[in-house]
Amino acid sequence: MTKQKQAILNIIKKSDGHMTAEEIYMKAKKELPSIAIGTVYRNLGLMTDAGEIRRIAIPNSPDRYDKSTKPHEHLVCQKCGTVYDTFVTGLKEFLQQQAGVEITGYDLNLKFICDKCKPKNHI
Amino acid sequence: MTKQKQAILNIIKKSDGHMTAEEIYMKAKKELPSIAIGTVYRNLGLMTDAGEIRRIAIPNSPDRYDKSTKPHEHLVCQKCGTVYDTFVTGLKEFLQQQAGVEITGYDLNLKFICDKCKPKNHI
DNA sequence: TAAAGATTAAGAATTATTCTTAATCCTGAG
DNA sequence: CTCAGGATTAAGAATAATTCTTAATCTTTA
Repeated sequence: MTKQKQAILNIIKKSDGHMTAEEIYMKAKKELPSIAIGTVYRNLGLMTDAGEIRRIAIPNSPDRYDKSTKPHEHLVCQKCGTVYDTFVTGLKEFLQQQAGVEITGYDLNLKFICDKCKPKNHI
Repeated sequence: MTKQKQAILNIIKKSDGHMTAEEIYMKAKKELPSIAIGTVYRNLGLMTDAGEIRRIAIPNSPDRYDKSTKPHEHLVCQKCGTVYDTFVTGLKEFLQQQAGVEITGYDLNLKFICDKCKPKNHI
């Protein structure tokens, strides 16, 4: 556990949970000005492989890093791109029943429009 | 419909369905040697936005381009990375019931080990 | 039939990620 | 102790993935 890795992990754990590598880098720089973006990517990869954090791939968007590795799903706002957590119970079983092969896991992104982006009714 | 776009679309439609931009570029070059990789990406983006094809994001893997835009799910082999189509019926309804917000769509990647990669029992 | 505007491809530029190498950190023999 | 040898790591270089810019091509219509 180097100070670079510690800083990166702290930033993720204190975050809302779905930062990009670039955002993490910017924050880490305040603490360790000499840290390199490559170090951030390398540690994110290592931590992902080790199961300490989770990587989320979203079309048209850089990968996000999730502070929680508990199984859960994501809501992705189609307007602003913000990622929210959500929990769909019984999904693993539902999917396993229909898949016809043994499922070792899954990634699910639900598309929606978040409240901030929903057009408001002006009186 | 330029000859570049035509070539790209033909390659995708004739493919197994989940090529990377790089793979598409390599094939397109045989037909149009002067085509640029940027042109491939630009047209893939346009076609995706137009709903002619579908973009698939997978962690640790470049985006894939799916020849089918019909709603369906993907099986991703955790060993070789190959992407297969699958159909989970009733999933939209299942998800909508539990999500608590209006779902406009979703991307689901099921993780598994494909037959080619499954360890065989040698006698 | 050719000028004006729209569209597009090529290649340049940028962004995202991985690789290389020199530096740091252990470990244990002397 | 202490320093050589090996393991690990960070920084920065390199590469891969994607987007942007600009000059060229295509349309339209006057």
